[in-house]
Amino acid sequence: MQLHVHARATRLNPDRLFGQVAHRLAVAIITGASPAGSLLPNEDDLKDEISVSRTAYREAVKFLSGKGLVEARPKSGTRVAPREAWNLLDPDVLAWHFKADPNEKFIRDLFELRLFVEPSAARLAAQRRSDADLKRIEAAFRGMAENPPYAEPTVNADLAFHEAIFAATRNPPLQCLAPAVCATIQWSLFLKAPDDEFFFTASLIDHERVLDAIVQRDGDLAAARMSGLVIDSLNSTLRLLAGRADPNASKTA
Amino acid sequence: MQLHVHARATRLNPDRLFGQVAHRLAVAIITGASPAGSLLPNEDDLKDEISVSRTAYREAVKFLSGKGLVEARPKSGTRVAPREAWNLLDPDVLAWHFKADPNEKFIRDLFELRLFVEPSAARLAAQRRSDADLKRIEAAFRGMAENPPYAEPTVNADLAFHEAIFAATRNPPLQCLAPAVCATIQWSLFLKAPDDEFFFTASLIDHERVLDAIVQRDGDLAAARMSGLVIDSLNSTLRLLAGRADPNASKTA
DNA sequence: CCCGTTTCTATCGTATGACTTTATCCGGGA
DNA sequence: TCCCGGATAAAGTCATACGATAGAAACGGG
Repeated sequence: MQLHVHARATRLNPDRLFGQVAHRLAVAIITGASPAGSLLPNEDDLKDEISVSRTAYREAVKFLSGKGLVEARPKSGTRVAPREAWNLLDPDVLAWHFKADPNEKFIRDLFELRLFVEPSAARLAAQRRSDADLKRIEAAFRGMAENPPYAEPTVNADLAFHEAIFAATRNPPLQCLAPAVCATIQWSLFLKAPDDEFFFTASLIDHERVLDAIVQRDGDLAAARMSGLVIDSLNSTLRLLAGRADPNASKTA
Repeated sequence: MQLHVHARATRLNPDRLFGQVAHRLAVAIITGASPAGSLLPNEDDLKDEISVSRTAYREAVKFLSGKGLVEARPKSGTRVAPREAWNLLDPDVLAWHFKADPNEKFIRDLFELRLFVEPSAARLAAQRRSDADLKRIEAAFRGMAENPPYAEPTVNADLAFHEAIFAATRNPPLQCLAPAVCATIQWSLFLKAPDDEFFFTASLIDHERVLDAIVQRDGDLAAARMSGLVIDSLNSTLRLLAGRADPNASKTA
């Protein structure tokens, strides 16, 4: 596990002590080690559990409470919030999910979201892109094509490609979904065997077709092709997930 | 301005001191009173500005930094982050936008997002809803129909209607967009003249048609009708915005 | 005169202890 | 049985001190 996720859009400073505490608590919460409703260690007792001051601990809790992960109340204590309260689209929360086991349902849900959002984003990008936007998207595509499959620069270029498309929509709220999309892509790339060259080539072609539609400023075409890209990626990811979960069942999905 | 937004999904406790500080800072940031890149008051100096302890102030900053609004660094100070770093889909951040002036571009962008997401959500809801989900959606619709137009219970029922549809999708990440949708609806309802009965009736019919499609479990129909609902709402809202911004220009839009 | 290095220092980060406020729990009284 | 009120445990707030970081200025060698 432990994919090296670069700091893209993450707000938590891992160098600082409170940041380490927040990270540690968050991972425990998201993996389910600290189930919803469970009590976090008392602010006074924690001296014995982890040796940090109340100050650092409290700041970590404040950070997490802003994302809906925990809820603190006098006398009751600080409790893990129910999952419905979590802000699952928050970049940090998504990053923390990488530390947990790959949850197939969660990945499916994220792909579903991608499928709803990314084609529309591609349409807007095709309609509204500036020349600078296009340069950025093209540069990202070149980064994908000119680096070895599944190497880190290639992955980063893939993420940059999708992020640049969101940026070209000129719709800030919509752009806030870019981290969710990138997290999904990272998951799927992480799952793939590094020697799966067939998929990589197919994916590259998918990307090139999207880029081409954006160059032509053809919104409908861009949307359709982005749909195809996401579906292809979903299918290959599901195949890998099925293989992982149950190596015998190669027929399913 | 100052619409009374109820606490739906908001993580910040306004009873606590740090919460008030966070709220105050956030509003200053979002309205632009504290522009991006500007320095927040020094943690030592603030004793004179607002009379709170460093502790409370720092916890407020931690809360805001988790949402990308500010960024603190030793020696440099704590700065307002650029808008691209803000998590605009965070329920708190959205709520704070209500304190700022109505920004037409922002509302347009949110409607655009609605238009991409809500029809798909309605489709899923129609396909996956349980009987309990349906009951909840129906109850919300009744709440809209049986209360006076634009009264608070009616508005809440409207929000509940859309939220229940998201809940029925069984897709937690997707559900995290419900607050953004609800915020948009609140804005548009807030803008409407309370005597605009024509629009209210039309909107009610739109909602009923969506509900009907979900009852029938017809996904495509639900998506199409939700599309219609959002577009109707967008058009009437844009008309109102145009009227507000420039009362002479009634032809535009 | 330029540029790298060192030192200085402003600011955030962390630690600690005391006190305040809140809300739950529980027991006593109507 | 119900309501009220005190005891109490936990988070919330405050003040103070010290540590750590990184920007900036001073310094010195080339």
